[in-house]
Amino acid sequence: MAERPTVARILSSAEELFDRRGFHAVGIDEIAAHAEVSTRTLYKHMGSKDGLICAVLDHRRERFFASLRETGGGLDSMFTGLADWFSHHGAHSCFFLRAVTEYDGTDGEVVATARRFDHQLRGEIAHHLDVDGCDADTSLIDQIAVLFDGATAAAVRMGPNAALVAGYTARQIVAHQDRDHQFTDRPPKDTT
Amino acid sequence: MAERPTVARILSSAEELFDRRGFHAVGIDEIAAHAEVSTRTLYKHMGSKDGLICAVLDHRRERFFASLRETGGGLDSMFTGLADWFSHHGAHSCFFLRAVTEYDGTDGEVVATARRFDHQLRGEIAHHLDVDGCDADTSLIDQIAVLFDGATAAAVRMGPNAALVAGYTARQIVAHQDRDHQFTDRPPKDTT
DNA sequence: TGAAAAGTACAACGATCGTTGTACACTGGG
DNA sequence: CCCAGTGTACAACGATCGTTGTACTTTTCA
Repeated sequence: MAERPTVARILSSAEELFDRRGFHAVGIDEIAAHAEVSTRTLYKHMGSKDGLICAVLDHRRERFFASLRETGGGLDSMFTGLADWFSHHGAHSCFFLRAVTEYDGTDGEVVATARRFDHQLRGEIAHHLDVDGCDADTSLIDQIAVLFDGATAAAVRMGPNAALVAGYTARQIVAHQDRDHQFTDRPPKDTT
Repeated sequence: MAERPTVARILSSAEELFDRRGFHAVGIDEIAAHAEVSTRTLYKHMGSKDGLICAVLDHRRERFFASLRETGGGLDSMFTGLADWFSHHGAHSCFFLRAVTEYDGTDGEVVATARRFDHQLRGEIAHHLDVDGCDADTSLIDQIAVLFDGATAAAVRMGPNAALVAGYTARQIVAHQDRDHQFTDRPPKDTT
């Protein structure tokens, strides 16, 4: 583990500490010590703390979505993959949502980098719905997105099982979606 | 507004700033300035930053659940009440979840105070289900809790409408819960 | 072999953090 | 009137923050 490339060690150390305790609560010195790297080396690679955070965000985003895909595709595998992710990495609520809220109102690039996750998530949900043969209209994607975020947040309170609960609920929604015309009200449209 | 009691001004100012940018990102001086109070006065009332945070957590928790109840009770009013809350206070992901993650691993009282929200939330969901005449078994509460957390998190990405999407989904779940015996798998049990 | 690249040790910068001491001004009720 | 309570102004404490300069050692590879 000690002979892993320097940048990889910095990124994974920073990701772990940021994920566990938050971006403002973790200092550069602690990250460097955890990565067994001098502060000077860290700055030569990352430029600044904001640069480090952006690099960590990009790195995690790619790893995360790749991890969700490698189980085969489809809603079921997406939510079981999410449960697996929580089992291996712990559940500390959405990494990207926390970056957005911690840096909300600032003019740096952190918020913009974190927001890229949002758009990609909806695309990923559409992909998994497509694998299942469902037509992914906006309302259904909204519902699955709420369940996805719900799993991520609720896992902090009830563990990885939250993802399985969300997956089960998603299955119910999809199975009943065509006979729900008995509902007088339609799913709320996202107007934002 | 300037003649409101000192403690009330401190609490609401701290809550607003903490909610918008996070606990570690906001300093005592900024809170005191926003509340138009000297730092010394703030410390006389709150003792420490941790004390202030705990007071804010308790204050918000009571206000939040009271706000969800005053619309009448039942699942529908709970989720529309949540949407109203987001419209008035903004959506920055769950205040209490963020307190837990930002202070995870520390030995202070912040985490314990924030965790009180979790238990109360499940009780509140059970209450609202009861008003609707549903028997609130653990699995159903799990599902509603995931939808509730999902609304809170997704509202950061898609606005207050996330709560209405979650409410609509909850209605579907409840409406179909008795004819879902066709499902070979049962809702996952929360074993944590 | 030798030069460039990569990493380290260490001290220090100004800024800000949470927190406290001290001395003083205002307010109400006995 | 005077006391007790409440709040203020202001300076300062040590600690930590993000960041950088300098000088040195190690690794890489042509």
